[in-house]
Amino acid sequence: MSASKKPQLIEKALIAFNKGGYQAVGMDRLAKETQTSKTSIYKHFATKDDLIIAVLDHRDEKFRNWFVRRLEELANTPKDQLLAVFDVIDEWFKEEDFKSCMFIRASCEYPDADHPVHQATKRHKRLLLTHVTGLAEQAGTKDPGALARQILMLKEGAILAAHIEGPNGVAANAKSAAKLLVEDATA
Amino acid sequence: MSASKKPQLIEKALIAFNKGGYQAVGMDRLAKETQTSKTSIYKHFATKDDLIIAVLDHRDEKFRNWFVRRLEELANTPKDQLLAVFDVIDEWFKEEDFKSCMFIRASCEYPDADHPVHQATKRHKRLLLTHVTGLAEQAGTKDPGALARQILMLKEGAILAAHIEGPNGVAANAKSAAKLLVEDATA
DNA sequence: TTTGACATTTACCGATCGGTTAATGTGTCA
DNA sequence: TGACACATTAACCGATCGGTAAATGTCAAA
Repeated sequence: MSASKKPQLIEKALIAFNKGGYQAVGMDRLAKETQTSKTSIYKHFATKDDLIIAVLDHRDEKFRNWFVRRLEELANTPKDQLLAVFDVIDEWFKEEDFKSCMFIRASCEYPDADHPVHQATKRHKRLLLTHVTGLAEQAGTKDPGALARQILMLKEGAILAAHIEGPNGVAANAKSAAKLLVEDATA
Repeated sequence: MSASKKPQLIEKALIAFNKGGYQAVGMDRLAKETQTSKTSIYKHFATKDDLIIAVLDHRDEKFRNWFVRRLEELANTPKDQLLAVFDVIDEWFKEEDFKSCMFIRASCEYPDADHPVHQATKRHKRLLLTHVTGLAEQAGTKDPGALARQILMLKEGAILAAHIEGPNGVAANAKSAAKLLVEDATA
C-alpha cells in the first residue's frame, strides 16, 4: 500500500469500528473490510491502538468541521448557534448508521483515564468545549464556561438517549432546556 | 457451587466487569477473580451474555434502591428531590472505583439496539425515567415527562463528563442547570 | 461400606486475538 | 536482461476467546 492510501484505510477503518465496535472488530476482519492486508496495515500503524487513535483523530477533525459549519449555516448570532447545536445533532441522530458518538464509545471501551484511546476522547471533548465556550463568550453570557459545559452535558445526554431510546423528540427536548439556560445567562 | 452462592458470583462478576469492561474480561479471568471454576459458572448461566445480563439486572436493583433512598434522605419534597439527583450522583462520582455508568458502558460495547445486553440498559433507563417522571408529576410541573427526560439528560451528560474529565464541579454545574428547568416548570 | 448424586477441577475444543516472518509479486533503473 | 527496492500476500506465532467433556472429589442415604 502506498502512503497515499493511508487516508482511505483510516476512512474504511472508521466505518468498520463505528459499525462493530473497537474491540469486537479484530485486525483480520479489519483487513478484509478495508481490502488491505494486515501486513500493510502494520506498515502504517505499529499497534491496533495506534490505528484506533488515528481513526479518532480523523473523526475529530471531520466531525468538528461539519459541526461548526452546520452551526454557522443554521444560525447567524453566537446565541442562536448555541441553540442550533441541538438542530445539528438532530440531523446526526437521524443518519442511518448513527450508533452514538465514537468518542463516548471509545471512552467506554477503554475506561482507564490514562489509556491513549481514552485520551483521544478527552482531546475531542476539550476542543468542542473550547468552541462552545467561545460562542458563549461572544453571546455575552454571565459565565461562558459554565454555560458551555451545561450545553455539552445536554448534548451528550441527548446522544445517549437517542442511541438507547431512538432519536424521536430527543434533540428538541434538549433544545428547549438549553433555551432556558441561554435566556437566563443573557438576561 | 451451591445455588446459594450464585448471588456472590454475580456480585464478584459485577466488580470485575466494572473494573475491566465486559468484553475485555474473559471467562477465564472471571473464573479466577470470582474464585469459581468456569464449569460452575456455566452451571448457572448458559452464556457469557446471560451472566452479563444477570449482573446488569442486579446492578439495576441495587443502584435504584440506593439512588431513591438517598434522594429521600436528602430532600423532603418531590421538587427538591428532582434537584437532589445531582447531589446523589456527586457522591457516586467521588467513589474510588467510579468508571462511568455500567449501563452506558454496556450499551456502548453492545451498540445494536436488539442485543439482549443493550436491552438490559434500556430497561434500567426506563425504570429511572418512570421514577423521575413520578417526582415531576408530584411536583406539579407543566410537562412532567419532558422535564424528567431533561433532568436525566443532564444526569447522563454529567456521568460522561465526570468519567472523561474528572468529577470536580460537574454535578454542581448540572444541578444549577436543573434548578432553572425545575423553577420554570413550576412557575 | 458401598453406591449414587452432585459439585468441582482439569484438560481440552476449534476459533480468533494482536502481531510477525518468510515468500512472492511488481516496477525501476542500469 | 539483470538486479535491487519495495509493496503485498499467505502462512504462521503463542495467547486467549467462549464453551465443553471427562475425570475427580465429596457427602449422604442405604
